[in-house]
Amino acid sequence: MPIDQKKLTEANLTVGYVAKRSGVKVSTLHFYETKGLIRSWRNGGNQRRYKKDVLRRIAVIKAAQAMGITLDEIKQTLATLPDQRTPTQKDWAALSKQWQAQLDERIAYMQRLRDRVDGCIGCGCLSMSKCPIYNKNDHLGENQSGAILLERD
Amino acid sequence: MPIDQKKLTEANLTVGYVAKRSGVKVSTLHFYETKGLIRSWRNGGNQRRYKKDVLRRIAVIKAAQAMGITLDEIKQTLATLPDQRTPTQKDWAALSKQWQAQLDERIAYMQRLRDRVDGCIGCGCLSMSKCPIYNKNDHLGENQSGAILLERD
DNA sequence: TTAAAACCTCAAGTTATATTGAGGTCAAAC
DNA sequence: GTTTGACCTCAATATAACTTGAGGTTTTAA
Repeated sequence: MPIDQKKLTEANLTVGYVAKRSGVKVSTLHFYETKGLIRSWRNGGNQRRYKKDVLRRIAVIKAAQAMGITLDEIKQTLATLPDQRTPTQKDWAALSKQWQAQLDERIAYMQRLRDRVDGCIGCGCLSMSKCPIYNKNDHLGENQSGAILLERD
Repeated sequence: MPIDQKKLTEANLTVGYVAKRSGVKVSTLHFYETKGLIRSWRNGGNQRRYKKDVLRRIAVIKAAQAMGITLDEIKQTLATLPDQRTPTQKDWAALSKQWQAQLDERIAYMQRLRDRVDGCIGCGCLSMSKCPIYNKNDHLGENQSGAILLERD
């Protein structure tokens, strides 16, 4: 089998190429690999080679990060992709569905935050009973402090 | 002047009290002070004392953080509060107005993200031309990588 | 008055998400 | 064949936002 043929069928992408195409640095690809977010194999000279679908994985990682999802969570969700075969469009759609709900929740949270922010910060009382910021049943994880009660000052 | 009187008029809050009332740790109050987010004075024994409005400052800091605003940005906005007098309700309302716009922007961004996430991740092309995630004129600062173009895989 | 609780400072540690650099190897172009 | 750019590993550094701990002082309450 000629070399060209081999290249065509296996799509060995170098780390530099993947970096350029995906817009992340080579060091980030190394980092993602140590974190188990992407995979590569090595050529004869110990250099990384990637399948084309790594580009979509990276796109998905970046999209999920923009949604506020941590790399650990992203890793867990990516783990639901098929291990043996290249993911299909359906596989990716299933992923996006998982995140859609989180995104909806986050948007709803931000909207509650917006609707109340004047009432909470701008008003004279700062009573937190109705406020999404300080209601411990209504936060998004960043704020574990629970309810905070403030009196007039 | 009796001591009680002094306490009543000056509202010397101890760091422990402020911590308990605001729901943050004493170490966090120290930290915020080194960062210039809150202020205190010292009593005879070098212990911190606070005015009551520190409680609102902390509430505001926490609210802003929940909106995704960094401490540096919060510091800048808090710096627009009056320096000499205790901030009034109007002062606080002006603050919240500054953040309202940022919050609106962030919500709009998340909504665009949601509206496109299926199209971007779930679809077969991953062409990024219409996608808010990869459009460098439409991000929120976390993602400096600029436009990323991906082809079919 | 004395013991416990609260406070002080300053340095180091923590987590997440990477980036940078040193020292060395591999591959591609001339 | 040699030079140059791409790649390798591993350790250190960076940033944000805190937390922890050691060693010592002050306040409070019995």
